[in-house]
Parts: sequence; structure tokens; C-alpha cells
Amino acid sequence: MKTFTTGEIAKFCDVNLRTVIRWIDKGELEGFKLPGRGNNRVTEQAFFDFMKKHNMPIPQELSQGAVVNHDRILIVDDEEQLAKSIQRVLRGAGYKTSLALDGFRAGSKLMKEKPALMTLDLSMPGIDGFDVIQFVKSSEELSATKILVISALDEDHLQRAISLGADAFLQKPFVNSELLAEIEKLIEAPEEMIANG
Amino acid sequence: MKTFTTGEIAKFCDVNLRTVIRWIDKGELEGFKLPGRGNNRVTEQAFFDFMKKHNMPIPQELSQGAVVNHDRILIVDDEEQLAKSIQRVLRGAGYKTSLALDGFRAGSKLMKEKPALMTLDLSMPGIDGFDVIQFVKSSEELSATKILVISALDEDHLQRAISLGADAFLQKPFVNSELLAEIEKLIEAPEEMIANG
DNA sequence: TCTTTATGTGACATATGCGACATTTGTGTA
DNA sequence: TACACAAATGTCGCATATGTCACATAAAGA
Repeated sequence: MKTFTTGEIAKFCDVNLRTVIRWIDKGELEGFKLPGRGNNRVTEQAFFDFMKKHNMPIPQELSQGAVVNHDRILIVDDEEQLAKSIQRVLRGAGYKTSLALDGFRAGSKLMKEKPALMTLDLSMPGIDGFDVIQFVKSSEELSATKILVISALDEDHLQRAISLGADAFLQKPFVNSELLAEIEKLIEAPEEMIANG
Repeated sequence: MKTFTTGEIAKFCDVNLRTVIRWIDKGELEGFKLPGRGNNRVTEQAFFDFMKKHNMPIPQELSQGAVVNHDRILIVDDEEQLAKSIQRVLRGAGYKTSLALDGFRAGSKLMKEKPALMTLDLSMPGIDGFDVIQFVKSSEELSATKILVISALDEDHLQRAISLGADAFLQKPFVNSELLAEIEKLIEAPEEMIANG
């Protein structure tokens, strides 16, 4: 069961650590003490109850772990023409999209935009696609991001990508309908598309 | 999550604290109460909404949201040994540090940790250092990040880095005291170091 | 094991909430 | 302009919640 330290709660509530300890001591916030010097722990449930009781806003990072923008897709590919082509298709389907033509931008946009899905070219200069997969899937805040590998490499490589955590792959060359089909298998379609049937 | 006390809002709005409390009590300004005696907190978002609704001028120190962790430094270099060496020096000086050995991690850590300063090797495989400088300096949320270029390239290249927005450079090879001196020129030293003189 | 970070605690400083009342501001009227 | 009146805001004092600091030590990393 997930528990919080006084320091964590202090950050979430934007309050001094000392204050959190006082809340616990006075019984306003339910917690328990570790044997050592009596360090406090608060269960997730107790913390939620506490926040609810005081109408405090619940921080995103707590609501359900890795939060993701459900209709945003990041396209990671160093071939600009191909990337833009993918972007046109996805935008046409109602998704919000961003491009990253190099590893640096891929990393920063991924962390900034928290897309629901990223398309990933395995063979980009200076960036190891397999490494990216492992990084994303082992990162707490990014692990919910779906990864669609797009590559001209042979199926052995693609299977390896899957075994490392990629959610699906598409072998080049591919047609647009395949791309959309794979993506819709991984994430729900944007709202406007649902509305239109 | 950043929140404001009644006192802070009172200062921003140039109004008495008592008045802010009344606004909250009447529901004009959305806030929540801490357990103790019911001290009020207002989220940044709620405060912005309030100010917008009443056409109030937004204080500068709030409007430019380029917030930075003032004692955190990101070391971007693909030579692991050199990077770790830099890390030892900076940790010894009291800074919190992170390493990024490739462009992807550099981008993601930069966006995640918002360091006050990054050291940047211009010559990394698959990542154009000059491009990184331009990206960071033109990015709204990263523009406050200081960039210290560390490179073995000649001074012409380093001057070009400066002209693109880098804040300082250090030509390899360098000694630790130079490194620290440059960094302390760019950001204020960690608190513990200030305390020690 | 060793080092670094986080936590608990007491003593003290500061900020906040609140009641009661004074003052200002806005509005309408003559 | 002058005046009355209501509503909003400011001021003051007190009790107390919250913040700050220094230090010892547990907990976490390496």
C-alpha cells in the first residue's frame, strides 16, 4: 500500500513540514509512526479523505499516477517529410500532434506535453530507439505513454522493441489506414471523432 | 502545486488581508482552508481566474512563469567520465546535480527538473549544441535556464554559442575552480555555501 | 560500511483569522 | 454641490496556527 511521508504531504499541500506533523499529532490527519524515531506515514486513503474533507485540490500526479493528454500524439522521426506526412494523417483524424526531429526535442516534448502516444523511429542519429523505449516505460510519469514503433528494420528488431515495452509496431513502408488502425487500437479516438460517429 | 496565502494575495492586489479573507468567505475568490484554524490557501489557477474576471493587472513576478530550481544543475555531456567529474565538483559545492549523457535524456531532464543552469557540450553525437541553445532560449518555460557551454572547440565556435544565447563558456581543458567561478557568476550559490561565507 | 538526505523536535518568530469598530467609496436625491 | 445612506474596505487587538532555525538522528543511497 502506498504511503506518504510528512515531507511529501508538505509539498502537496504547499505547507511546512512542521505543520504536517502537527496535523498528525492533533489527529486532524490520520497517520501512523515508524518504530525508529517515530517517523510518520500517511496512507493514500487517509490523505485523500483529508483532502476531500477540507476541499483541497488533489494534485494531478496523485489522481492516477501517470496522467496523459489523451488526444495528443508526438511524432518522433528525423525524416521530416515522413514525419509531416504522418502528422497530416493524424491531424486529419482529429488528434493534436507535435513533431520531434531529433532526440533532444523528443525528450523535452515528451516530458512537456505528456502525449497519450508517441510514434518512434528506431533509427535516428545519436539516439537509440530501444533505449528510449526502456526509458519511457521505466519512467514513472511517462510509463502510460503508448509507443508505436515505426521502422524499416526487420521484424526481429521490431519484436525486440516490443519485448522492451513498445506497444505496437509498423513496418515501413505502410499505408495511412494501417497507421490509423494501429493508433486507434492503442488509444481512444479524439472526442470530436466519436461525436461524429 | 503553488498556492497563495491571504497575505500574499493582499500584497499582490494592494488590499488589506482582511478584505481578501472576506472575498474568499463570500465565494468571490475560490480557496480552501487548512485544518488548523482554517487558514486560507488559493491555488495559482484560482487566483489567475479571479484577476482575469476583474480585469486586474497581473503582477510581473507571476506572469512570467519561467520558474527554475535555483540550486539544481544539469550536466549534459556524452563523455561519462568528464560528466561525473563535473558532477563531483558541483555536488561538493552544494548544488544538486543530474547527468544527461545523450540528447534525449538532456531534453527530458531539462523539462522535468527545470534546472537553474545546464552545462552543455557542443559536440555530442546526433545533437547539435547550437540548436539546443536556441531551443532553450526561445522556449518560454526554459528561457530562464542559464547555459554554460563546455567545449574543446575554438573560440570562434564558443563566441557563436554566446551570440545564440549561451550565457558563458569554458574551453577545455579547464580546472575546477574555473568551472565553479563561471557557475557562481551565473547563478547564486546554494544557500548552505552562502551561510559559510 | 560510509555518505547524503530526510525527518522529528523544541524554542522562537511571524502570519493569519476574527470580532468590533472606524473609515472610505459609491450611489441617489435634492 | 451638498447630503444621506449602504456597502465595502481598513484598523486594531488578541489568540493561535504556521513558519523558521538549529540540531540530533533515522532513513535512504552508494
